[in-house]
Amino acid sequence: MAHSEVRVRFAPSPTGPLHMGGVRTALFNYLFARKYNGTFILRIEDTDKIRYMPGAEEYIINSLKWCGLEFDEGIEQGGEYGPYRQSERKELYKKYANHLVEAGKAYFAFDTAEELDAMRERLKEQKSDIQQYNAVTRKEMKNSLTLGKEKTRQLIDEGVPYVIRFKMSEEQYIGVIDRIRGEVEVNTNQLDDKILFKSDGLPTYHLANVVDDHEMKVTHVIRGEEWLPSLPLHFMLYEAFGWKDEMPEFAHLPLILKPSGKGKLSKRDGQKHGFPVFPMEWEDPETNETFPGYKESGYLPEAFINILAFLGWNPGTDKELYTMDELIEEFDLDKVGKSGSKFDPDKAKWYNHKYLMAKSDKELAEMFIPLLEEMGISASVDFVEKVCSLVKERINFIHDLWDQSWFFFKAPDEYDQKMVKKKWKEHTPDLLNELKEKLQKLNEFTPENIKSTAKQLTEDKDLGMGQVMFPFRLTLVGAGMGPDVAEIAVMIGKDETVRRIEKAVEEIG
RNA sequence: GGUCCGUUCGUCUAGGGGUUAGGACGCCAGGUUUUCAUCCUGGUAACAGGGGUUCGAUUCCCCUACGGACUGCCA
Repeated sequence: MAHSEVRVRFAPSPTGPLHMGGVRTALFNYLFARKYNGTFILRIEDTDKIRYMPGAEEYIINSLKWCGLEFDEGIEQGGEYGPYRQSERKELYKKYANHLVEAGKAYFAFDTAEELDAMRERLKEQKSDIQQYNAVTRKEMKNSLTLGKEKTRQLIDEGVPYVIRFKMSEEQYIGVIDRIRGEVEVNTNQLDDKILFKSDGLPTYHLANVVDDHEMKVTHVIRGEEWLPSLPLHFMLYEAFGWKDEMPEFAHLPLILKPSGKGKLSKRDGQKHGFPVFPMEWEDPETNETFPGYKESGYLPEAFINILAFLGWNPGTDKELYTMDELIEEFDLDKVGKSGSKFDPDKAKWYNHKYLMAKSDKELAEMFIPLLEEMGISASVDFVEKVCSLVKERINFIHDLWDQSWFFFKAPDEYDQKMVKKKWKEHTPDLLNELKEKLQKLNEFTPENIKSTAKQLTEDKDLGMGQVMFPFRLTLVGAGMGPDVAEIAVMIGKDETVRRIEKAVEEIG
């Protein structure tokens, strides 16, 4: 990059929580910026006053922080090209919009919502393919082109609300380049006279976006595929402003689709398929509805990032586990796929499992202890670490730690009836009592000693190991699950082991 | 409806004019484990359809089908 330093931006709209698709867009921008030693910018596109949601901006920032995506410039870190909130740049857009009007590339329009509806309705009845405000229809509408300069001036002075629309050219074929899809050609007749500047004094996305990307010297626009249809418009805007030569490169990312059925991933798919769609838990301030997040669901941020990275991108190798640094190293816009990908919750689970396995017992314990404390259980760090080492390979999420190890902290309240039926024979109580007595006599309560005790007992009686080990497990765990029984016994201690045998013998009989 | 984008195992995908079309998740089977899980081994399973171009097409082109996005004074 000899002449231009890479500058990319993530530009969310604070109209609600950011979902995983948005996080992925941010991630790809981040990866691209880091890979080329560029600048990663956060710009808040808060030009929609109606849909603005308090708390959304903060949520977006916190979520990205949890993911480890740090910005170089933006509302928090500042920078040379601020302010980074579009609502604070109002005057700039107004200036540029007027500039376009003066140059004859845009015009004022006074049509009301009703008039607009009527026009669309009329076109629909005429079975017109195009039901838009465009080169043809603008001639019949209420705007500065039909009204003339004086009348327009008068209406504006009277305070009649107006918008500024882009004067789209007619019958012009334009080719726009998308880094991922190649060249896309469109005829401008298909395009409409988009509103650039709203009657509330704020710009629409199209204007604000082009102006800011230019002002902020953005070199690459990496955004979701939903923007592809408006790329020609943006292209025309760059041209109208005379910025065509400095126009950024565009890359439109394929969408993330629902796991089943059709359509792109949405807010409620999580509940339906049992996985979060948001990075962090989100409580809707209007409905008080709570949506689960990856963080609270026990996902590790590095796993979440890995999952996201592989949705629509692939390094072309067999390797699937990548750290952030490795992703930065390998990331390439040219390896981003063209088609949308359905999200697979099972694979996400697998990723998290892999990352959990890679954690040390100490790290796992650090995550587990707060959960235990919440339940009012206190245990030494050493003990929890040991527990983690024993059960780690059977967990997919942090909270699975509890499901897989609760019996280290308390005796079972009930016994799995299936297991009882299958393994609890008539002679079992006697056998367990005998085992109990032998265990009590053990000087060193170690797994080896416990095992050899059980072995001896079964050999004496000419029974299989299972005859004593299954019921023994049942007394300690209450079910046919968990790590090595002898290990469990040692962890809970001789006294507790004895107590649990007694309790089970009494309760099962 | 219109415009645009897309289409390789169920899913994420690699590949690419001549391949036994590769990997991963899931699923199934076997092994390890005195249990469950992990783990190991093996298996199942795909180039949407039709036309071209070509000696040869899953790969290139066209059409169709299907899917998606957009079509707002939302972003």
